[in-house]
This record gives sequence, C-alpha cells and structure tokens, in this order.
Amino acid sequence: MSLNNTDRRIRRTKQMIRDALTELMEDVGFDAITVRDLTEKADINRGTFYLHYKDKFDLLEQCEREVLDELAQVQGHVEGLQLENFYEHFNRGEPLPFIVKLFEYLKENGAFMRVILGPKGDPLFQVKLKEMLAEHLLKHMVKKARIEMAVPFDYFKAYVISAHLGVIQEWLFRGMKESPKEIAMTAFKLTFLGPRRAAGLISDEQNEKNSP
Amino acid sequence: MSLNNTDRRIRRTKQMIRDALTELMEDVGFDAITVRDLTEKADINRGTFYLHYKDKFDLLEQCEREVLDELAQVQGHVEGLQLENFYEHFNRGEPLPFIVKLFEYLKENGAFMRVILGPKGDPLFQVKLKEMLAEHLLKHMVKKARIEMAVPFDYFKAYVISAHLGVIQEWLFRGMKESPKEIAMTAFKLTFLGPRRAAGLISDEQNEKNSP
DNA sequence: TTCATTATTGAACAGACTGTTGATTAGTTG
DNA sequence: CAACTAATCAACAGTCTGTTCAATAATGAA
Repeated sequence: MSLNNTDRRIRRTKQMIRDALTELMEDVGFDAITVRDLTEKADINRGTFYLHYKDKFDLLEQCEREVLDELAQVQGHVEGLQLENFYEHFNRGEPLPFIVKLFEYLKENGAFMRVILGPKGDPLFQVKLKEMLAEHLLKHMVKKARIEMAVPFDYFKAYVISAHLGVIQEWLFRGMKESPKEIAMTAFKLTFLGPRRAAGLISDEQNEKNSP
Repeated sequence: MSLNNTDRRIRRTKQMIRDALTELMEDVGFDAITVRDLTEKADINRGTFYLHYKDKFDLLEQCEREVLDELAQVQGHVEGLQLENFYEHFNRGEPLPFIVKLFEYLKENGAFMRVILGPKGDPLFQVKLKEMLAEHLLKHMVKKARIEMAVPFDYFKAYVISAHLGVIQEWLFRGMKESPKEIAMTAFKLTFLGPRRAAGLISDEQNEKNSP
C-alpha cells in the first residue's frame, strides 16, 4: 500500500501538469497558457488533462486550494507554541512562531509561490492569503482595549495585513536571502515598533516634535 | 476645433470599448472576456476593435497606462504644495497633499480602479502603482540618517508601500465612505505613529515593557 | 454646403484551441 | 495472474481569433 491513496499514474500525471503550470506561468503568464501548452510541456495526451481538470482555471484553483490547505495545516500545528502574547515575544527577540512557519512553507514551495504572488499571478490568491494571515495575526495583536481617536480598525487591519504580504513578496523576489526566522523578525519589528522606528528613521520620541 | 485632437468617431468607439471592459471585468473577470463580448456590449463591429487595439491585452495595457499617466500628471501639479517635511504635516493634522490627490483621483475613476485592483484585476498594475507610490512617499520619509540595528531599507519600503495599497483597496471596496482627506490622514497616521499606536492598541510607551 | 478624408461596417477566411467521444493500449493493485 | 482503470490516439463540432476586402457612413476643413 502506498503512502498516498491514489493510483501512482494519477499522481505522476498531476505532478507533471502542475510542474508545467509553474514553469509556463513563469515564462508567459497564466493568461497566455493553453491546455495544449501544458500537456505538451508535461508530455502527456491532451485528453488526459480533462480526466483530472475541468479547464486551466480549475487546475489553478486546485493548486491554490492545496497550498492554502497545507498552510492551514502548518498553522494548526503551531498553535500550542505561542507565548501568551505579542509583547513577550518581542521582548525576547523572538518572532511569532506562526509567521516563521509561514516563511518556512513559502521557502519550500518557492517556485509556485513566486509565480502566484508575482506580477503575472492571481490577485484572488492574494486576497485568500491575506484572509488567512489576518486570522492568525490579529489574534495576537488585539488583546487590549482601544482608546478613542484611533484609526478605524478595518484600516488598521488592511494596513498590517497588506504590509506583511508586501514583505513576503519582497523576500520571495529577492531570492529569500534571509532565513525564515530573520525575515519573520523583520516583519514583526516593522509592525511592533512601527515602520519608521523599525527602519531607524527616527531615533526616539524626543525628535518627533522638533524635527530638523 | 475640439478639445481632443482625434476624430470624434475614434473617441466614441474607444470610450464604448473601455466602458464595456470595465463592466465585463466586474462581471466575469478579465480572463473570461473575449473580443466578441467586448464589441457586442459596446455595440460595434468586431473588426473595428482591431483598428484600435492589437488584442484584449493591448486594450488593458492602454487603459492602465492612461490611468498611470493621469496619476503622474496629478502628482506633478501638487509638488509645489508640499510642506518641508513629514513632521510638519503631521503636527498640523494635515495629510500629505499628494496622497489626498491620489485618493481624489481614485474616487473619480472608482469603477475602473475597483476592478483593476480587485480579485479579478491585474497584479502587474498593482506593481506599477506601488512603484509610483514609492517614488512619492519615500521622498518625504527618508530625510534622516538611519541608526544601526535597523530593519533593511527594502523591507521597510515594501512594508509601507504595500500597506498603503491595502488601505486604498479597503477604501475602494468598502464604498469610499471617508473623504479623500480623511482616508489620506488615516494612512498617514498608520505610518507615522505605527499601526498599533495609530489604532489605539497601545496607549503609551510605558505599557510596552510590562504588558498585561 | 460641398468635398476629400477616413472611420466603421459586414462578410468571409484560415488557423488555433476547446471540450468531448469511442476504441485501444498500458500500467497498477490485490 | 486477473480485474480494473488510467492513459493514449484520432476525430469531431463549435467557438474565438486576427486579417482582408469592398461598400458605407461620419467627420472636419474649405
């Protein structure tokens, strides 16, 4: 009995098609891909494609869903590891474990993630990824009552989540030089301290009022 | 002599096609649109389309370029209005003028911007918009020497720019309830104070070390 | 208004891709 | 080995593409 409960031929075929998809998206973008292209690159019969996928959009959707499911699974495992809150992690110089796990997963699936989150990628996937980021990130940030005069919460949320996606993209497209832990800490600092202080563009609070 | 130097028929045709594009992208997404769909909705001959555009991708590209050019033009006008720096604006409770202008333009072209920046939109356009945002935003933020131990500048940049795009999207998709000036100030606060303080999730620096 | 210019129309064309079918071959599991 | 089923190959009608042509209509300038 195999590890996977599907026929080996099916696994092989699907893998060939998915590899072809990643490669072709990198080259010409999803728009320009035909089912013909996919099956030629994967070296399988065109009819076989339709045995597994409705069309190329269905293929993309299945790939995306798989990635999101795996991500959700990874996140599940890490729940127990969290410290009580944000502050503790920061004061110990430790990033949030779930963010580290996220970057680790991104690194493993670098090729596909780069393509899907890139300029020829799928904006719908960005939305889905942001939703899942929001779910985990905000849980750790919103334990304290809010004071008046504040920015609306939805904009705070949009700001922080989008910002994290931006860091993810920057990291992916610059070759993932930093380790998952390092880049997770970078993202953490930017949010915890605020971008300007995290980047060292201000030294302390005194300089704020009477600036040069 | 007309305001525009092109034949009235051309202007009419192009406008019909562009309106059709916006509508169809809203309905079915760019992927699913055919040139046939466009010309039927625009009620013009299919051949006429090819007199103006190479294909539907060329159409999208021209529309995007036009928007970006207009944005750049709007930005040009506002250069003179800037105060000396970031701090002065913030201390006066005034957002950066170029951001206000940006939101004003987005509002005027709401339908197209919502579509192009939405889940069925074009990720390449997001990249281009972020580039132009970066150009204007960073100019006002990076006048001070940086201290050591800071987050790498590229990540600071990615963080702030992506965050702003996130605010733009949130605003567009929630019906643009706030005025351009209000939403610009919201974005400003989030970056200037940092997201957590801007959202009122911490009251002051004292709470930072010995948190609940 | 007239007139030369030119954008638009309608029809037709070959070429490409799609999604499906049926018979046949090849590989897998127990 | 034997039953099952995935993959192959060829063929199909249907749709969309991008181009061409002659005919028509709208435009802007004189």
